Amino acid sequence: MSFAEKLMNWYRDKGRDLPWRTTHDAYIIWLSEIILQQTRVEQGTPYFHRFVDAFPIVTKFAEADEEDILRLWQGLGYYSRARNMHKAAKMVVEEFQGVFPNAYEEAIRLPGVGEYTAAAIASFSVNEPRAVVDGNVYRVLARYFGIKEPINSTEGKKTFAEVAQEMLDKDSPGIYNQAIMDFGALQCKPKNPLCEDCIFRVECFAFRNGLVDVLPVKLKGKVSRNRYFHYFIVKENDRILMSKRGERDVWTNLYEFPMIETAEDMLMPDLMTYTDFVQYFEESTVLEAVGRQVKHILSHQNIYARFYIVEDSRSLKKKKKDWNYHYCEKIDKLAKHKLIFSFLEKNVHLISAKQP
DNA sequence: AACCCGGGGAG
DNA sequence: CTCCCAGGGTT
Repeated sequence: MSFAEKLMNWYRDKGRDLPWRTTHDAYIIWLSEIILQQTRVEQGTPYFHRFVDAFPIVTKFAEADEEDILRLWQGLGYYSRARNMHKAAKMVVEEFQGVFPNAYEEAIRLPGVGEYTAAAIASFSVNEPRAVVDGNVYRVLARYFGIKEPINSTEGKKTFAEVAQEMLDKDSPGIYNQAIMDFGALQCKPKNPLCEDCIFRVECFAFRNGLVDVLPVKLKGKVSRNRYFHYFIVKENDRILMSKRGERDVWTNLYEFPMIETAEDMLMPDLMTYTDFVQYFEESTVLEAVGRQVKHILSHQNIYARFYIVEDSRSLKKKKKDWNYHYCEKIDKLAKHKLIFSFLEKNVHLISAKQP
């Protein structure tokens, strides 16, 4: 029996029953695939249902306000995915007459759709023979064939793409692609793979040569840097001052409390002498520290945040252009009004406890 | 080719 | 802690 046949037999028996597997609608498949980019199935599934309910067809998605889309996306991370989805939906309306493209070469033109996602859309919707190459596929193929090239090197990516395309079952590319990804997720796991009970025990190179926990090889990335954020909760009656983040940094265009960033950790007596602080607040500004320092870990940076309540908004000397007051009778209201920065969500008690 | 973009969970 | 996740875009 061939690799593909064994894989698909395994899948028929042990594959997952996932909500987006019952459709051949390229739009629904696209929705699920963008959500699942670098995102675990368990984390993405509730978002998938929310988006299908809110935007059952692509024209609804295209008509939506970007802020509504981002609010639905809130908490998922990699927010450019949501922005690109909106652009893509509008492109489908304008350039594809509202019919979501199911061919690889057309789908890949959409922003946010790369090689993986285009292959997924084309194979799942109309069985176009395009192999998907995601983290699961890298792992399964690296172990099965003993490929030692780094999966994140340019050469490695090319090699794996070629091998994946060779192994693809050209008669059932959709099922095969689902099968190899499920196999990677459930059986050939990154840590503690279930080798003792594996259909490829006999032929798997890594298993035969004791390289299961060496493969796949991945080049090390940069060490993450530390950043120190100091947030100011400036209240004026029932309103709270919010600030819009800029481009070229994390959380592009999302909202947060007004903030000062320092290169090193800094406590309040010192922070009051800091140039940025002096620029915006009176010397007499009364500040009440709230909670403890919060550590927020991103894949490439560690953010340490402290929060201060500014009791008297008159102590605000001047505002940056992108600092705006927003009504905040309730947190829900604020969320409805503007996007909420994840810190705010996680520290709702910091504000709601102080609400009038 | 290098860098940037999030949040969550497993071990 | 470290690593990984149904990756993609920009420089």
